[in-house]
Amino acid sequence: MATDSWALAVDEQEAAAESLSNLHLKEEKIKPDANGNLKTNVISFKDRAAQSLLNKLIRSNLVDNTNQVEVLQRDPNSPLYSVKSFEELRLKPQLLQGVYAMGFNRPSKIQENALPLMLAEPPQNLIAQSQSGTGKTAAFVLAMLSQVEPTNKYPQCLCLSPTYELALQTGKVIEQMGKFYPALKLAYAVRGNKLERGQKISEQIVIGTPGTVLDWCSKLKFIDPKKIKVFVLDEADVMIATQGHQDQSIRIQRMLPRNCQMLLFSATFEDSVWKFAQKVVPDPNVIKLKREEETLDTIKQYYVLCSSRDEKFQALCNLYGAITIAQAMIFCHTRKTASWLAAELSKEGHQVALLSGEMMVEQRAAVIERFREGKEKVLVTTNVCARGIDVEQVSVVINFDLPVDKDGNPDNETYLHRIGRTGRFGKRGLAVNMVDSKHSMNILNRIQEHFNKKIERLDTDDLDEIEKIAN
DNA sequence: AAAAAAT
Repeated sequence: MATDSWALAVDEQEAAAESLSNLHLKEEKIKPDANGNLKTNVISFKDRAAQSLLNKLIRSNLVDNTNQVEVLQRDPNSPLYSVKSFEELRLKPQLLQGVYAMGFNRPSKIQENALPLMLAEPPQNLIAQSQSGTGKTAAFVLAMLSQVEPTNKYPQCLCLSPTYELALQTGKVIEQMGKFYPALKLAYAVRGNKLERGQKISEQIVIGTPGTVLDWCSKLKFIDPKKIKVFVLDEADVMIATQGHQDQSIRIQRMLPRNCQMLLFSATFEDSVWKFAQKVVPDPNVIKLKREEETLDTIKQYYVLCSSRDEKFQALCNLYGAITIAQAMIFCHTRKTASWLAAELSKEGHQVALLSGEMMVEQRAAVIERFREGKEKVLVTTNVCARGIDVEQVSVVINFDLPVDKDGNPDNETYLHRIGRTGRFGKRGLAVNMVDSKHSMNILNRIQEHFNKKIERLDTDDLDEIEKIAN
């Protein structure tokens, strides 16, 4: 019996290897490795049939899909190529120096494939999807820095972020990587950064949030959008989702010249957003890095069953000791709940920090800085911090309220983004969901079904169990 | 509901 199925598998493998190598655009053929697995890093598909064949093979475990990168090229006839080192990219020396100064030795999986496309002549448009912590930011920062001409004193690269905190974080990467360009300057187009009227800005790179950038480009004319060469949308799915910053992002995009390079990056793309992205970006190249399952594998997910908000609060207090071993983020649905929770926790003598959009930007910058430095162990926040915020010591994410969209349906994307704040760089992480009603239990079940990953019950009165999860 | 915003 066992022999039979093995024989069948070999048969299938041979057939699969043959069909795949026929469809493969690269010269190198896919061959089974010593264990008989078909391994491949880069695959371009001629058509749908090829893609569905590969998906079938992955499902039947005939192809190893760890770190698999899928690339759909705008011009399928041009050779598809990836780089294994930064030297191969022929970057300007100052830029290469910046890359190494940041401690990057070799390109990450997404960078191997995205960089050659982004740096090609003429510039190529790109829609890229890859998990957080895989080097997206560095990838598009590199693309911007390699196109910028520091001697020209006007904005040439424009990057949009969905939140103030993320703009600051990405700005830091730009500053670090570009520090060997003596004349290079970066401007932050964010709320509260007020400039004199009639002024034109001389910074070559602008990073900002949609509203302010739009004002700077249109009404206030601080930026001449016609001179932008590279346009980056970070967390692109929020930026172009109807419920997100779609209006402003699209209005900005329309002001850019036709030959402006467009780069869209996100960890998740819901179907409708994905379709929209391909409509908005002319002739896009598409890169997807499939690692969703791997991320969820390194994060243990639990839920705590309560019957009211106060019970959730009590359960949280029981957990407090365990979560402060490293750093933790606690997510609430509204700003009001967040500030209430932060105040209640303080009353109980637990030190926590609060961050939400209703606070002043200066205060927000100070809080995120303290959290980054580890001076604050626990951050109570809203969806403002659900995406992209990168603090390595975060090992616990608590959903005090489960993520739901405006219709009250489970928001799977946000769930994945939130718990993705932990378990970064392959580290282990812990996610605890607070359930306080039949309704929220139903939402949790639907999230569980969506990701097909068991979320286990946790009893916060059982100290042994808390001890267990904390270690 | 949150975020963005020189409204």
